Amino acid sequence: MPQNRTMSTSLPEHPADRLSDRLAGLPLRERKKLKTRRTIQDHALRLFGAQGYDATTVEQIAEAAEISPSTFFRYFPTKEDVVVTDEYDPIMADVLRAQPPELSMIEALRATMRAMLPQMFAVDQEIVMIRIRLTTTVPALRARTFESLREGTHTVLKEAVAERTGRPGDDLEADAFAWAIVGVLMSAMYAWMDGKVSIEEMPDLIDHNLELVGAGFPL
Amino acid sequence: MPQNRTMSTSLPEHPADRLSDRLAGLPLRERKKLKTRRTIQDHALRLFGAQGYDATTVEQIAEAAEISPSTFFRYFPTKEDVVVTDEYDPIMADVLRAQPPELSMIEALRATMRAMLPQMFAVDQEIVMIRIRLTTTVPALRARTFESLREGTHTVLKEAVAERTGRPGDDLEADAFAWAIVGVLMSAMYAWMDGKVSIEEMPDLIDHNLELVGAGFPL
DNA sequence: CCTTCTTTTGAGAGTTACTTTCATTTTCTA
DNA sequence: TAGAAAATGAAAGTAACTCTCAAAAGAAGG
Repeated sequence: MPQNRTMSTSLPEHPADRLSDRLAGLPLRERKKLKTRRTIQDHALRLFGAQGYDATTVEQIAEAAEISPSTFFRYFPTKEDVVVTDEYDPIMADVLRAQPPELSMIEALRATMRAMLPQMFAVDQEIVMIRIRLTTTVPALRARTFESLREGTHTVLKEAVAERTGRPGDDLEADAFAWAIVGVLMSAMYAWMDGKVSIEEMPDLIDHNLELVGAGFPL
Repeated sequence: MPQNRTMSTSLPEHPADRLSDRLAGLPLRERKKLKTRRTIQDHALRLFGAQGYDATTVEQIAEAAEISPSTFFRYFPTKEDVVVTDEYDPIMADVLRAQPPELSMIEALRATMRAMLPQMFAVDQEIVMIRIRLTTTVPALRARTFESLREGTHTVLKEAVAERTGRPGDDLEADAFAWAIVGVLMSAMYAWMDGKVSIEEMPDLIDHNLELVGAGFPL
């Protein structure tokens, strides 16, 4: 049962601040909610990493985070959401939009990825790695990840692409293109999971495959 | 709740023969098992179509198919599998391998799709349409569909592509390419679900997008 | 036809992810 | 500091699975 494989980790017992932290200046209530959310997520990922996903019950997570199971489901509609929810899509959109307009679509995307990925892997490394491992390993999460790529990454990409190429937001070609990009990302994630590349090589692999897309896959 | 939207249908109460039927010459026991499997699937899809996916319980399906719930789970590991399981991937692989070797990869794929899709929509039409509607509409099934595309379509495509281009089975470029193709299929399915194309236009849309892939997405 | 072995099935009990409802506590506002 | 609004917890309920074991049905041999 690969989904219960135990993973060595050293997540802090208490939640540290994360990359895209914007706690400043929020109403107290909101700040507290964000904190609770983080606490739940951190404890959950730690437990998943230590005991496996299936072997960890929501009750255990709730206990560790010192909340009730009811509250857990108020913050995360499903157990899966704790793993697949991240905050990177809007950042990617921003970075993509900030690329100089003279770049071709593919070039802009390559520049975006080159700017983001090393950052990502550096800052929240522990969490990112647990997440990738879980989402490529546990069947339920694999499925769920796709759906989150569709709702998040694909949607955001499609919009940015349409915008940049002066097309309507529901343009079918932009849509297909965005899917191809998502495909490249998937391919890289699974290449890593299958041990074909190391984490450090992932940005290069992604860059290479984006180039391939732009070249029409001359196989 | 879109997942519970009722759909008009006229599936026969009792299972008819399907496209890829290979019941002939099998041991009696095997034949009976296949029949039971079909019966379950047909009753399930009919009920899903009539009452909605979430509103239909496994117990109801079991009752309609005149088996016990235990038996249901023996044939389909999850309720989702009843919907996402199909037999088209190996057929696609065969058709693709049968394409003349002088065609480029993309051309071979386009020819394959042009040969298969109209067939598919014609023969099992009712079932195919219920299936597409469910898999693009019900969140749980959306996620599950991706996973089945990964296990099935993507894997089969990747192998056929590697084979045709004389690469190893685990070639990373073939892998990325196969993902791009899957992306095109996804794009078409959702375009239909969003009402942007009719069922009849889908083959053309897919063909067009495959052409785009081959051209490197000149957006 | 009867016996024996194997496979398939059903019944029942148990786990867990989620849902819903309602009373209680906590935070915000006046 | 009182009262409104929002967040929480407790508890009961549903349904998708899992496991175990005994009964029934098909296969094979005499």
